[in-house]
Amino acid sequence: MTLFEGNQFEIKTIDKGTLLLSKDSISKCAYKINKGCLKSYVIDKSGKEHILQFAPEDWIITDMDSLLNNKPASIYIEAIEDTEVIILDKMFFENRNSLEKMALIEQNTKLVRNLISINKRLIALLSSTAEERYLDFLETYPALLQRLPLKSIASYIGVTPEYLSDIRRKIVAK
Amino acid sequence: MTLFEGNQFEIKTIDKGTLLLSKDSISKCAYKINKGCLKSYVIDKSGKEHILQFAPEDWIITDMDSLLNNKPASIYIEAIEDTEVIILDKMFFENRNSLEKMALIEQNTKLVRNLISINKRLIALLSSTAEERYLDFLETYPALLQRLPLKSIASYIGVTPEYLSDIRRKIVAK
DNA sequence: TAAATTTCTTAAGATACCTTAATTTTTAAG
DNA sequence: CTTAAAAATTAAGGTATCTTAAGAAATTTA
Repeated sequence: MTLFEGNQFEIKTIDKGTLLLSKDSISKCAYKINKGCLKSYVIDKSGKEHILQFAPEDWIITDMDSLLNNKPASIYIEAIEDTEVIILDKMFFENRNSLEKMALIEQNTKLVRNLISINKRLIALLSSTAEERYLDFLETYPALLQRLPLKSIASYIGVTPEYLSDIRRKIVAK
Repeated sequence: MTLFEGNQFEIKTIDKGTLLLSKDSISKCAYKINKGCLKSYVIDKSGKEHILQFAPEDWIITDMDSLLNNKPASIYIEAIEDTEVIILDKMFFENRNSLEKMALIEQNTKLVRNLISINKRLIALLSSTAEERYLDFLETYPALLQRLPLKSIASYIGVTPEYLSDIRRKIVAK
């Protein structure tokens, strides 16, 4: 248990590889990362994995639509490192009336940050080539290159691992 | 002037085609749509336009990063119909301490809705074909098909108008 | 250290989607 | 109503990215 934004919440340690949320199950909480890294992803018809978000230290990750509206989740959430998280239960988001103003503002700030970040990705996906998105990823998350397998980066920028390999070779050739 | 979430805000009517925010300028406000429709978009290196968001009645649209952090905007915002908006100035988002709890919760809700919506688009862009995205668009925004030129829909789902034409022809042929 | 598993690379052929350009249809302007 | 402008379609050829498959490198497990 720990103090977070004026309330008490459970801390949990998660082994690398553990699945925290499965598609079609109902999300019961959000995770705030203390240490380590989670990822969220979808699996398309052909079985291919597409990463939506990496959540390293201090990020919050969940399926909001599932958590708030009791819908079956559309994503998976999984630990890609041994990870320590704070569990934010549904009430944290739902009973906002009972939250203090400070906590609401904090929540607001995190939502805005999330929105800005996802918006940048959307712009990149619509208007940049795969090579540009890869170079962009390196600039934005230089630390993650060391922590992640390359195929995760490929999945995140929206290409196959094979094609990312090609891209890297062409970059080196320059 | 009108009452909105307990505060007074300016109402404005905007002619179709008016540019409300330009890339590289600093955003001074957000727009809540009363009637009509705005769009936000980027223009890539080759001059092509990519639509990020349609904002019909009751949506809020702005460049959050520019508004909150005084950065040059990365997007354009433009009226695609004659539109009536409520102007939400920077203080509305910035001085959240002075906002009532109800207003904060309202803001939170809109942010979450926005986040859920943009997340769905991201998933679709990463894991669906252009045809699937088009059919999805028709399901999600049946009313917009009548209100928008087809090339705007093409831009939104991330293909050229010519290719969207092909897609439609193939769908009819089935 | 060796074996097994996973990750990364390479290459060839396939496909989704783009570019250009010309034509038709629809909408807006005089 | 006529003309001009914009939107939508069609087609041919091109490019980015994918698929499959195989081998090399790195990491994990025994």
